[in-house]
Parts: sequence; structure tokens; C-alpha cells
Amino acid sequence: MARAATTTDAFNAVAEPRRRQILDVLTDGERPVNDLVKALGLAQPQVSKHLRVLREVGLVEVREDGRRRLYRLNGHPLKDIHDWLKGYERSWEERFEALEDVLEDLKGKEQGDEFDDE
Amino acid sequence: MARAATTTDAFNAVAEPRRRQILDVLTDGERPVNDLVKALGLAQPQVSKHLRVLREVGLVEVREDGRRRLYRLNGHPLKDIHDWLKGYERSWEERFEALEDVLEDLKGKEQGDEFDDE
DNA sequence: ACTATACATATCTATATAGGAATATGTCAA
DNA sequence: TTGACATATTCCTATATAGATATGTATAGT
Repeated sequence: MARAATTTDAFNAVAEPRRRQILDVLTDGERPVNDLVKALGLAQPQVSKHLRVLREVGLVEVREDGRRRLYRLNGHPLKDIHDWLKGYERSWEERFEALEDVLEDLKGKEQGDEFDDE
Repeated sequence: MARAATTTDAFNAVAEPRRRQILDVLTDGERPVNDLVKALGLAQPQVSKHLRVLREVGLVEVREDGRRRLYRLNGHPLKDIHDWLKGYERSWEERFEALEDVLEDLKGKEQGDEFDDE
């Protein structure tokens, strides 16, 4: 199998830095493609393609305005990532590692047989 | 160019669901590879490869214990993702879209010329 | 010395990129 | 209607997967 498609979910979509940049710009509000092209310093077709990916995972929405298309942010899909990270917030906070070490000692050296029921 | 390597950063590493699963299991503490294999229901070589990716981005650390290798979580690299998401938390909260619509109206219909200085 | 166990690595294959370049589509303006 | 402008799509290519399979390496037990 190959890697999951970038359009699979928000996780895959925002793994690409350019796409995060696009979302960052859209934080300030609706923008036409041309603004994004200028902001990213990338060629227009590439920006359009990134926008397609973002659209497919629902991270942006489009609105037509004459010959321009105004893109706007929709953060909802990002909630999945945020929710997943919830369980890890402790793991990068100060003193977490020290705490872990203490727990480790208390627990009594070794383990790792919790799944041996097969 | 191709897609960025999975080992580029935490964003790319955790885009793969299996790797998130591995981290989830490690939340409960250090585990030997075999436990992860059983927990994921995946073949051992695949698990080892996922662990390699996680090791390369610093999301896990290893400790030798006889013929086993005990893997433990290191959440630090996840902070980058969390930090990036900080700027978006408002965007998925209740009533955000309604708020946006109001702001849009107040602002006066169209815009999109903030980058025309070229 | 054997053999089983635990884990890593190498090899193969199909697939989906990201960017570049060219082109298509649609809209506005004179 | 002709042309400039805004955006999307198509085609091309190099590359890195994820899983499957086979094999390598080290440690433990007898």
C-alpha cells in the first residue's frame, strides 16, 4: 500500500506546510486565490491544487465573486486533530519527564505483559 | 517534487493512523514491540518500521531490556502541532460561523486587495 | 551447540503525491 | 469580438511511502 491520500483527513491535509500557510492567511478572512499566490510566492496552479485538497477535506469553502473565487477558512476538521492531542498535553509540559521517572520507579522495574492473553 | 518524508516532522509522522495508535498505546507507559504488535493487530515488521519513523521525529524513545526493546512516548514534538492549532481554536467553537457572518456584513461586502503592492 | 524468541532491516510493488509547464474555462472591459 | 485577467485542470516526472515477505542479528533457555 502507499501512503494515505492527502485528501483522506485533516491530519494528512495539513501535513503539507504550504497548506498550513494557506490556512494561516485565511485566518484574517476571505481571500481570492491571487492573494494567496502572492502571499505564498508559489505558482498559481500549485496554489489551486492545494486549495482543492483543502476543499476536499472541508478546511476551506469557496464563494464566487465575478471572475474571482473567494476562499474562506472552516476550522471544524481541525477539531479532530485537537481532540487527539488532548490526551498528550501533559506529555510536553514542564517536569513531565521527571514525574514519569518517579512513577516508573514506584511501579517496580519491569513490565510489558498486559497483552499476553493470546 | 514528491510528498515530504514521513520523518520530516511530527505533522507528517502522525498523519498515519497506525502511528497515532502506537502513541496512544504508549500513553499508558513503556511497552515492548510485541505488545504493540498485539495491540495493533499488524505484522511485526510493519510495527518496527512505524516505530522507526516515530523514533526519527523524536516521538518515541527506546530502552533495551534483554532481547526486548521497550518503547516510551515523548510528546514534545507534538507541541508544534498544538501550537499551530492554537490560532484556530476559535474556528470550530459554537457560534463561530454566525459571528463570522456578522463580521463579514459589518466589514462591507467585498475586499481582497491587501496584497496588491506588487 | 541448538533452538526459540524478539526485534530490525532489506527487497518488492502499487500508488499518490508536489511542483513545473501548458492549456482550458470563464468573466470583464473596450 | 478581441484581449486581458482569474482560476482550474491536465500531463509529466521523481520520489517516498505502507504493507507483504524474507532474512539478519542478538539474547535467552536448555
